[in-house]
Amino acid sequence: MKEEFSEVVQQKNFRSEQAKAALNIIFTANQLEEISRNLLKPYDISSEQYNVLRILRGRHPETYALQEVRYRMLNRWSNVSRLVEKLRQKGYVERQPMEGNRRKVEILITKKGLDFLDELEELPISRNIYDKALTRDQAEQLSSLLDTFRSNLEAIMDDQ
Amino acid sequence: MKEEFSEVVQQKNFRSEQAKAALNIIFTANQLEEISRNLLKPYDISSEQYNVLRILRGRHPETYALQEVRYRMLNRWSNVSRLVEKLRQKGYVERQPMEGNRRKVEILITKKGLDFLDELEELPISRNIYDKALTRDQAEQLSSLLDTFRSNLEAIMDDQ
DNA sequence: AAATTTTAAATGTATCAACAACTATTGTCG
DNA sequence: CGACAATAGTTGTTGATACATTTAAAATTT
Repeated sequence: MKEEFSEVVQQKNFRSEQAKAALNIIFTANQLEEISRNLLKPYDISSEQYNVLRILRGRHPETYALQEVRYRMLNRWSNVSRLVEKLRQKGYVERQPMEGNRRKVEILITKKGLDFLDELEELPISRNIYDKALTRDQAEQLSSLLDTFRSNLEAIMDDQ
Repeated sequence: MKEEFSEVVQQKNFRSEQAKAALNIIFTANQLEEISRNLLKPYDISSEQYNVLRILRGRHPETYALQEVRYRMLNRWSNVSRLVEKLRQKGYVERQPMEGNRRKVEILITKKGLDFLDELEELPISRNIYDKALTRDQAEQLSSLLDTFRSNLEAIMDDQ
């Protein structure tokens, strides 16, 4: 059964274009996550784990404290300790107690983790899939609208 | 700790504007879901359950087969049977075997369910929160970009 | 009409998300 | 310094998600 947003929500009579856009964002995000889950499935890694690896690569060869990883995750509620432990078991990251502050733990991506990311990005499908779906201009516009939406929402929530 | 996308992903050096937009969608969707989770928390209902209720209201006073509810849900993998059962236990929906096809089950929102939705929508916060965050034009533009993105992505995935 | 296939829903399960609660360490303030 | 608060991380719990499997009924094929 094909699923298109316009069909899915056709009956809804949205209270406003804004409410419709909000649902559309969630709907689209679900589809994106489904796609990336399917791409990653053969590699035995969840999309959140994949995201954490990319965060750590962004810092390599330096480390992040666990807290800093959490701060950069897409979903700030998922449990960083356990996610990182999964990655450690696979050999993709290392943990080391931080010198000078025994509360903190530093996380570092390993060579194996870096190679793994490279391998994934060599897949032709992951290279082009998004780039063909929007022009560069459209993508910029989209990002900018999302940024506006979030920043205004945040201001509104803070007021309450 | 404040979370802004530009900060969160500053280190990432995206391969393209399109890949960045995709992550931005997921990031924004997570924030939207967090907001609605928080709004709904005092009412002891998850946002997926809330969504299913609104789907059923869109059909009231007619019914949907369970399958049709599933088709309209934002997340097609969540388990409709169990979600609907939760709503039934709260008295918000009724289930009735379908006449003429004993495989199907028809789902109907109750008076209590409708009243509950009304109550939620009376909250000042849920009335305006999205509408103030974007202009109507921006919301339309955003929806249209998301629709384009999804529909192109779908075409690309089908090709593979 | 019997056998087979398809469809609708329910159920089982492993993993993950969304918290709350706890432990251990460090910071701060009288 | 000692008490208390704040911070970093871990652990526990409950419920939801992402499937796979099963059950039952209907549709289709032979």
